[in-house]
This record gives sequence, C-alpha cells and structure tokens, in this order.
Amino acid sequence: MLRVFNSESRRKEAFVPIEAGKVRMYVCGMTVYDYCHIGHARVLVVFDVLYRYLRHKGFEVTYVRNITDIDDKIIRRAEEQGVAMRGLTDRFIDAMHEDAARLGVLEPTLEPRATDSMEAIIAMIRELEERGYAYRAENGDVYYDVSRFEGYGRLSGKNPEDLRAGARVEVGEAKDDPLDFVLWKAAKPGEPSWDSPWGPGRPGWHIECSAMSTTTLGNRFDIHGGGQDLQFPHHENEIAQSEAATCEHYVNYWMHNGFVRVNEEKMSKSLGNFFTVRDVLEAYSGEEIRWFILSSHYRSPLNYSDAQLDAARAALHRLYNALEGVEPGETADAGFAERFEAAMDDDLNTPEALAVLFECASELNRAREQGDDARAGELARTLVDLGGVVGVLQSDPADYLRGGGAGELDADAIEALIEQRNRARAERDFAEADRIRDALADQGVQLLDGPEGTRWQRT
RNA sequence: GGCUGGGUGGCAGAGUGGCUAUGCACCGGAUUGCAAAUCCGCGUCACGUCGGUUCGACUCCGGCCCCAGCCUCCA
Repeated sequence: MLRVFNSESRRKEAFVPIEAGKVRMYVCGMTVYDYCHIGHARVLVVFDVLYRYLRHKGFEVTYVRNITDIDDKIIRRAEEQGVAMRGLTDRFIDAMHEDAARLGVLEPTLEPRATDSMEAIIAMIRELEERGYAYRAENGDVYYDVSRFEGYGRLSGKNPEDLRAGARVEVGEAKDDPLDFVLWKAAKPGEPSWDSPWGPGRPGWHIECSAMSTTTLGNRFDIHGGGQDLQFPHHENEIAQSEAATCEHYVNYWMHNGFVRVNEEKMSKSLGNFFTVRDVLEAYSGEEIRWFILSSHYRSPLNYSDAQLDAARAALHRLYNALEGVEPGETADAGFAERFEAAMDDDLNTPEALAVLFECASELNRAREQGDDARAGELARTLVDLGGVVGVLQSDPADYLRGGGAGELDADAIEALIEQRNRARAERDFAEADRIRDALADQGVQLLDGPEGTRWQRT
C-alpha cells in the first residue's frame, strides 16, 4: 500500500485513488522564458519517479504537466530580446524537452499550454464572476475575491488575517483586499492579448492551472504536485478558484518537493545561484544527475555540489560494474524487490530504495566471486528491473562504462595500447607496462586486469 | 513578527522506543607483478543542547540554541 505525504494534512496518508486502478495527476511545469535549472530538474525527476512507480504498481495513470507560456516575465524577456513571444516560448519548450529526455524523464500523458487553453481559462473566470467570486477593478483587471472563499489558507496553513496584516501593497494595484489576486489582466498597448468579455488582456498567473487541470482531469482528481514554493500562493489560489468555480473538492493529495540548495541557500533565479541542466550535463550524465536527485528524499533539501555529483557517479559506476558481463536471468529476487517496494511505498523513500540496490549489487558481486552464474543472473535481473522503476541502470553496462569520452582516445586505440602493455607484461617489463597504464589513466581510461584478460573503462 | 520543516558517525543520507541502514572516505586482510575492480574485516557515546516520561530514548514530551523555507516573482 502506497502512502504519500499530503501537504494539506501534513501527514502521510494511504493513497486511495478516486477511481479504482486509475490515477489522475497534475504537476505544475515550467514557465518557459529561460533554460531549466537543477531545481526544475528536481521537479521533473521526482514526479517522473512517482509516475513510474504508480504505473509499476499497476495503476493506469493520466499524468498532466502543464506549460505556462504567458506571463509578465515572458513578455519582458521577449521584449528584451526583440523576439515574438511565441518564438521565445517555443525555443525554451524545446530546450526543456531536450533536458527532460536526457534526465530520463518520461513524457507526460498531456502537456497543455496556457495559450492553447484560453477558452477554458475565460470560461472559468466567467463562472467565478457569475458566482460572485470575481470583480472588475477600475483599471480593467479582474480580481478574485478571497474574502468570499471559505477556508482560504488551508493548504499552506496560513491565516487570512495574518496575511493581511503583513501584506505589501504594490503601487497601481486596484484590489479591494491585499489578498485578492488577478484573474484577468487588461492589456496595455503593445502587449500580447486575447479577446475576452472584459476586453483584450491575458490570464493571471494562477487561473491557467485551474483551467488546464480541470479540463484535462475533471473537477476533482487525485494528485497535484509541484515545487514547495508553489504551495503558497499558487496552489492555495488554485484551490480557491477551482472549488469556487466547480463547487467540488479539487484535489485529494497535494505533493510538494523540497528545494535544491547551493551552500545552504535556495537555488533560484532571483538569487542568481542556479546551475542550468544543460551546463551540468557538460560534466555529468543525465543518469548521474537523476541519481543525485534521488539520493535524498524528495521533501528534504538537496544540496547541490560537485562532490554530490561525483558521489552519484561513483555509485552508478559501482552498480554498472556489478552488472557488466552478467546476463540478467528470467526471474528476479523477491526479497530485494519487496524491500525496494516497501521503501517506495513509504512516501517514495528513494534513498532507502537505492540502498537496496547497493545491497543487491554487493550480493551480485559475491555470487560472481563464487561462480554462481544462476544467482548472479537473478540478481542482475533484480537490479535492472528495480532500477527501471526509478529510471536508472537501463543502459548496457559495457556501453555505460566505456561510452562517452568523445574526442578522447577511441576504443581501437585503447585496445591497441592494452595489447602493447600486455606484451610488455609478458616480458616482465613492468616499467613499460605501468607507463602505458599511467598514460591511459591520464586520458580517463582505467584498466582492470583479470584472469580472463584486461578490461577497461572510462572514469 | 506569523507559519512550515529540519539538526544523525570524516562526508552524503535513511531509520527505529531496546536488535548491522546504505554509499563514499579511512584503516587492516584476501586477490594482483604492482595497481584497479571485487570480496572479508573495521565506526563498542553517530545521533544540536538542557530537562522530563520510561526498566530502557537518537527514536516520545517540553524549554533553549542553530539552519533552511514560506508570508513578494520563483520548481
């Protein structure tokens, strides 16, 4: 039985889908005006793992991950670069898809774009207006009337009165209440806009998620996810909008992943301390980044550092080394699989699940030492299958260990040097043999002498 | 100021009212020409701090200290 931590109740709850055997989940994706950084990678990977695990457990999952492609920052960025907004967002959507693919993230079932959902957005605002939850301000904007919604703050544990007390009021805002938020923004000259009953304009930040989730998954669905920073106000506002518009309970389980930190500080655009996925991919593989992300629990902070990425690299090296040269058998080991699932069932405890993989690899190595091929094959099967549940260890071990290294020595050159070295070894010219080995090591090639000859891998 | 979450061995990082987390690093041994990889062994106060509950607490309760986050755009 899967248990998940529901941010709304702040406790782990047994996961029971609305419709038996089926799961409907929505995750807030990117606002596409720049490249994804490692914080975005964490959302992509964490919910990809949830998606994979739910499917592994036999659920039929409808996974919706939206794209926000209309927003003030996008408009500003397009202006700065002197390009059309759609061109800018298309470009960063492509880049996001490339990054996701390299991180081994499966494509969601649906990936709606806000600008393609304008009808639904306008329809929902009209519904709110009809029900008396929206009002038009003097400046032409349409706002949501928070005071009308009972239970505002229940997701984030905030009290509306406290929020009002500490609220900052921006110049030029025409709200009745500082907690009110914009549903529809009247267009200023030159801005991208859509026609609406309130004149040309664009949707506010939160309404697109309410509209897209409802139109794709229905008024009520199982899981809604996103980064912790979306809990308030974004998700709180989504609840207010959706429940006011549909009169139904919106989401059963809210899941939020923790932040990526750099030197004990949140990685974020505004602090400028972020590393983009593509920059990190210059030095580390997508699988290494994925392992790094999974090596801590999804709700805990994740400290970004080269040492952590190096540790991920070492971990994958160890596991692929265990798998290399072993033909996975037909059946898996039930004991490891059970422990792995118990860990995952416990609110996706990936560090614990990865520990099971390590133990499986140790036992696999022991079986190999003892020449027990059947047992080794069974354990290799286990490792590959369980790895697949979290999206790792799916490469051919030999390719993984010897691949990459573009522009460096190719395999033929390496093997020629190994032959040269082995001739020297046969003549007991160890000085020459070690010279060749050291030269290869300088090129990132490590030699492994065994009874059956010399193997090599890249480090 | 209000509200969250957290402080575990050299590092990373799970977890439990009494029993080995796991990985890396270190040290010793096996293996090796020497290495590497692998195996075996190795942390007897590792659990922020001060009290309390208990036969027994790192694990429960309370105070304190410290860290991060939200309350403003942010995954």
